[in-house]
Amino acid sequence: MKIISWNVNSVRARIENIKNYIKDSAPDILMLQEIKTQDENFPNDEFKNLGYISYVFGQKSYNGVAIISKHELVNTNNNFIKDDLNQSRIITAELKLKKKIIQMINIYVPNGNPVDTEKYEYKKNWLKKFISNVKKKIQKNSNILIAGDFNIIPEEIDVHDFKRYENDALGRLEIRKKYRELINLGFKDVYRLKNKTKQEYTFWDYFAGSWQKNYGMRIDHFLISNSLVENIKSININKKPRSKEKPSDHTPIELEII
DNA sequence: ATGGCTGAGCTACTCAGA
Repeated sequence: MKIISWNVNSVRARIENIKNYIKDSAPDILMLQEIKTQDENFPNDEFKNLGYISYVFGQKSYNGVAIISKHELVNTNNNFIKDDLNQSRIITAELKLKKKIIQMINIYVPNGNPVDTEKYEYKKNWLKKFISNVKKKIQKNSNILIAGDFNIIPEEIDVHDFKRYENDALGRLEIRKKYRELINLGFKDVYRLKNKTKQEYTFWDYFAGSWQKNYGMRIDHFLISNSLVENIKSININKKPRSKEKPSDHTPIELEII
């Protein structure tokens, strides 16, 4: 079972890239972020033609998340947290894997810059509520998979130049502590679990040849509850889509579970 | 290098991203 997470930076601007990616990689489930469109303009038919069902929580212009699946998912929901600004940032669904029911949570965490503004407060409050609700959820179902664009650089190794980000909303200790707090509820950062010292990124700025110079950061993550660690087969950051024409600034992260 | 691209909405320019 191949599950991928990808911030596509507009599903409509990126539809050809996404279709090519699906044909190459044949995922079972895609968790998309920043689809930047409302539900009625989501390209359902494009995915349907490739054999996928779309579950969408859209928003005009900004944000928006979706889960695209080869197989029908149950209990899809857009209300995992109450968002202070009513932004579309979480979609959840349940997945059956053998005898386990896995709660899948697809998130697009607020960016939070600039710091010392209401945007940063929004990110902090958002994360606080998210952690609180995950804590409640894990008591009911211990099998949880959280994927998405966390907008958090977990450790110094996860960015090309940490100095530039240590007071940024993505790299601040206060925010990285929230990530640890979440993990301490009983999760593993799957990429870091399988790659103890490897330095790879999931995002590269569009500016000034960041991609060519590999000035990137690892901010897209798969967290898996400890009860599911035995089901991990592989984790991979697929850099190919970032090298294509008209790319998203993020590249997909791919998890295989058995 | 705190914005030098990119996308949406709209149709000139702002807002947002990280």
